[in-house]
Formats: sequence, structure tokens, C-alpha cells
Amino acid sequence: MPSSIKDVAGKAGVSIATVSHVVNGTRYVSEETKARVYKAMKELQYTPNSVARSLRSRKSKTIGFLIPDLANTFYTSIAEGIQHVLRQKGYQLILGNSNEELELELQQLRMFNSQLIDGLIIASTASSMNELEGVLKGDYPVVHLDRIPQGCEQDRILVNNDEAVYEAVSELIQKGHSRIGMIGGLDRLSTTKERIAGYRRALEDAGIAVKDSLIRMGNSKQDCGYELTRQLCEETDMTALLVSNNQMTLGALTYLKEHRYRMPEQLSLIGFDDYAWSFLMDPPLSVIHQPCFELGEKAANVLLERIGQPLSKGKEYMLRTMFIRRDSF
Amino acid sequence: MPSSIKDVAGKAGVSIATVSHVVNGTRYVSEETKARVYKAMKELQYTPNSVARSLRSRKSKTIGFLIPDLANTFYTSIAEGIQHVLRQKGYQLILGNSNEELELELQQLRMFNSQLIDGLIIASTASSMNELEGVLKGDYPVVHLDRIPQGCEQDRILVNNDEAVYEAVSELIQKGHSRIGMIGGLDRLSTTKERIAGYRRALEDAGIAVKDSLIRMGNSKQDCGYELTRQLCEETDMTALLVSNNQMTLGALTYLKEHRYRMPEQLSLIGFDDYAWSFLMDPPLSVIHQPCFELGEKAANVLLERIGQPLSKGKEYMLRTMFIRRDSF
DNA sequence: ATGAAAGCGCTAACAC
DNA sequence: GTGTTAGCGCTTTCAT
Repeated sequence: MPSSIKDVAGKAGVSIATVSHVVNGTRYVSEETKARVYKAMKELQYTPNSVARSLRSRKSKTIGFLIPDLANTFYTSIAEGIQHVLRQKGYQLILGNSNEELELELQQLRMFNSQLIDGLIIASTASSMNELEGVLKGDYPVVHLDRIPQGCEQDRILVNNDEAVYEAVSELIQKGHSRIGMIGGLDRLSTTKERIAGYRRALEDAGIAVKDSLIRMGNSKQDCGYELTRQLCEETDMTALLVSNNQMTLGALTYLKEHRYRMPEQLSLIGFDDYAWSFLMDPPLSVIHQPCFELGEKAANVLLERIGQPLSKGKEYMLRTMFIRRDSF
Repeated sequence: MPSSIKDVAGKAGVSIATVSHVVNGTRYVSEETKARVYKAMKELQYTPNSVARSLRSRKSKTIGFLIPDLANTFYTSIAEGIQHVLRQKGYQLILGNSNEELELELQQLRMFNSQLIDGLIIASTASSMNELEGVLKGDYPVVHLDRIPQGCEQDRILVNNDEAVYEAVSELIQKGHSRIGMIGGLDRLSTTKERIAGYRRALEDAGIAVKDSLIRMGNSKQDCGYELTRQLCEETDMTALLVSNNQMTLGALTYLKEHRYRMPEQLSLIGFDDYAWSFLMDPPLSVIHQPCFELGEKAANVLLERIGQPLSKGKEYMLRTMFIRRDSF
């Protein structure tokens, strides 16, 4: 049985109010009283019960981060950025994983509800805010990250998906490619839509007709990247491929390696996200780099500001990607 | 302001006790009363306050998982295994990250304390249980995972590190190598010690003298793998290298690629953990595969069992690794 | 078949 | 400079 504030007060011969104030430094307490309290705390191995504290004060100094795929280092890199700023401000981070399933996401959100958290950062798997109705009730500030559900008017942090893909595809076109495959994530997500829009725009601006058969979408996971690449290789005559997420890129590369595709001679490839392994591939992979850590930092900063000042309406913050040219195209 | 049980009781014209029992299905309530309560809950968008619930019932249906490095997919894969079993039993998972820093680990543990969690799974960065004194106070069951602090008598889940490395090094020796480099993680960790023990044993059994200069240890991160590889390449005449963690392996590969080492002609390499990119390297990497998902499942199952039955002393569960031979050696 | 009330551990308003 | 006390939202015992 953990000891409570009462035990400490008893042992130190003071009131629980005094103990509370010593613990929180929230009003003056004489040095000798303080010393007695600290001694008692130590002897009893006292840790404040943060559940009771949260219940009473209606704040937990904890923020939640709900991600769609724990296996995707894009999100864990973001988490590191978030943690970096939270730590400095005395906040804790707890993570949830929706596994790209709406039902699981709702379940996690219901758990987050009930003032367990003072704020939430979410990369939602929902396509529209309607789907989150009833679980995002405005009890705490929310910052949307990466993918933004339709109708979202809260704060949101994202990258210039459309432009990023426009630029990459334009490079491919300039190299002479016209049959360019495109693999996207779940088609309900804003990121997928924006990236495909950029793809279309680049082709159109270059006067190349868009063939829908060259565009494939799936669930953002590795297996799916593998499968969609297989389809494109078998069913189309593409000469270049852009994969819009790092997990799917790994899947694509696996298929290509198994079938001994030579890059860039047989196929040019551009992936998303830049991790150590991108450079280690054979050949080194050209990628669209996303500022993960910075996305996390930005989201955390915006959220903390919003916690301090809940009013006024949400804003959009767009960070920039960077195209990194290596030998795969 | 979220609505409370009182609001629901008022609206439904029943007592709060009845609402509670309806919510939890914990005693008989007539169908019509139930219906009225459900209606009120819906209209008020009522979500039970889990903080209050935890405070009162002294359980949270939540378990914590403290990991040393969010960027290391070994741990996120484990987290997926944990989540897989927790979900089925109605438990939630919250993650913490110690970033391999003892101070941060203690901080996270202090937050976990205070019955916010019903149990803990931890891959500790501490070398001995002494360092965790005062924060692991026995208020909830604990399962240690992967690395086991000295003096630990609680449940622990690990792999056969010693044997795994013994086997891999023996394979290298059989190929004719005698000057074999070894890169380990933090030297205070059990995993590092066991892996290095396996390395020494393999050499000794083969009648090869162990040179300490061929053994290097660092902080388990990518940069460190890079740096230690540089040292070994510049300062020794090794012909083979074993790296005992996937992050450090990426660092090692980066150095080797930058300096155009040819594998396995110039250097044979064996890494730890098997991810998609291991196969995609040039050449495909031989690795010691660890059963991550299964480790997570096992840990969660052991923990839940322990929550049900807290007595009796901790046991050790050892899962097996698997050597995967590819072309890098 | 349902209600009244105690109390989990803490914070903060009020009192002296 | 410190103590008393109400009450956060809930579960659960004891009533009836």
C-alpha cells in the first residue's frame, strides 16, 4: 500500500494542507516545517497520487499522442520531437496506437477523454470530423497532425504534400518519364489526396494525360506497398514509381529486389521519408524528406500555447519537405 | 465541461448508484430504468471519468510499457505484441520513453506510480535494481523485458543472447575468420554482457585468443554504431564484425558504405534484428532475428496473470532467437 | 429493484 | 505560518 498525504502529515505532525503546499511549493512554509515534511516523505517513500491530484485539479500535466501505426518510424520520430518540448515544460507524453482502424481510434480517444489528458495531438485515421463526433467534445485542446480530417477547424500541422509530390514528379518527367506509377496510402486520408493531386497536377502541367490505372492506393502498410507494386509491375508499363510513405516504400523495394529490377535503368523510384536505410539501399534511394522531429516540436508548442489560451480559432501550420536526390532515379 | 454521473442520474430520474450499475453491469437493473439511463447518457454525451473511477476502485485497466528508445523498431514491434494481447483483455497500453537516460526513466516511473497503471512492462536502462529503489515499490506487478537489471527477482522475459551470439560467431569462425570485431550496446546492460560473453565463449571454444581491442561498446544508438565501426576499421585488422543491435547496425552499414567496403570480401557482417531493410541492403544482411512480437505477447500474458495472482516469486521466460543467413558473410 | 452515503487522495478557499 | 474543510466523480456497502 502506497502511503498517502495523510500518513506524511501524521508523521511530520502537520496538516495535510501543509504537506500539499510543501510538495507543490504553492505557499510559504517555514524551513523547519519543510524539513520535517521532507523527512517524513522520504521515510514513507511518499509519491503524490497523481490520479487524486488530477481529479481534484482537473489537470494532469499529461498530453496524449494518438498515432495510426507504431511500426512506422515517421510517427515515432514525431513523438521524439513532441517529447523534446514537453519535457522542458514539465509535461508527460502518453502514446496510443490506432493501427489505422477507426474503431480502435475511437476506443483510444474514449480512454483519453475523462481529463486524463490536458491536450491531444492526433494523426487521425478518420476521413472526416463527423466520424470523431462524440469523442472529440472540446474538453481539451486538440492539434491535428500530418493527416487532417475533412471539416477540421482546430489547429493543424502538416507538410506541403501537394507541392512536394509535384516537384518530385516534375523531376521524373524532366528525366523523360511519362508513364509514372503512384502508390498512395488510404484513399480517405488528406495526405493521400493531396499527394495524388500533386501527382496529377505535375502530369497535367507537362501535358501528359493521367492514366488512372497508374494510381494505386492501399492501407499504408508494408505488405500493401509490396502488393501494389506487384500489380503496377505486372499490369502496366510504368518506367518510374513514386511511393508516398516509408512503410510502403519498403514493401515496394522488397518486391523489386525479389524480381531483380535494376534501378534506375528498368525503373526509377522515389520514396517518402528519409531514414538511414534509404541511403543504404542499392541503389541509394531518392526521397521526399519530411521534417519529422520539427513537426513534433511544432505540434507540441502549438498545443501548449492553446492550453494556456483556449479561445480563438484553430490555425494551420505548414512545414516544408525537401527532395533528396540519390541514385534511384 | 463534461457531464458527470450526477447529471445523468438527474436527467434519468434515478440515483447515481443506479447509473453506475448500468454503466458497469454490476447489478440487476430493470429494462425500463436501463433504457432511461442510456437515453440520458446519450443526450449528455456522458463518458465515465476514468480518473475518478481509478481513484475509487484503485485500478485503471491500464498497463505501462517503458522503453529505452522510441526510434528503435525492436521496441515498437514489442509494443505491438503487447497491445495485441491487452486489447483482448480490455486493457489499455500507455508508453513511456527513457531515451536510455536513467534520470528520465526514474521520472517516467514516478509518473507511472500512483496507481495510474495496474502493471508495468519495462526494458530498463538501469544496470541494477538498486538504481530503481524507491520508484519500483511493489505497488503493482512488474515484468522486465529484454534487459534485466542485476538483482532482479521479478518476472522477466528475455532471449538466449549468449547462445545466439555464440552461434553466429561460430559460423564466422568456421568461414575462416579469426579477427572478429564485436560492437555492443551500453556496457551496464545485461544484454550487452550476455552477448559479449557468447562472443568470448565462441572464440575460446575455437582456441582463438580474445583481443579486447576488438570489442567496443556504446550507447545503442545509430551514431554510436557509426563511430565504433570507424574505430574498428581504422584501428584494427578485423575481417568480420558482429553488431548487437539494429540501430547500431544501421550506423555501421552507413560507415561501411561511405567508405566503399565490399561485403563479404573485405568484411563479413552480421547484425541484430530482422527488418525489411535487412534484406534490402547490398548485400542482404545476415542477422540474428529476435521474436519481437512474441516477446511482447509473452510479457503481456505474464503480467496479466500476475495481476490476477500477485503472490509467488518471479520467473524467467526465455525465448529463442534465430540466425538468418544471407549474403553479408 | 433501487437509493443514501461514505470515502478514495488530493487542492484550494477560507479562517486564524 | 499553518490548519480545517468541502468537494472533484466515482464505486460499493448497507439499507429498504
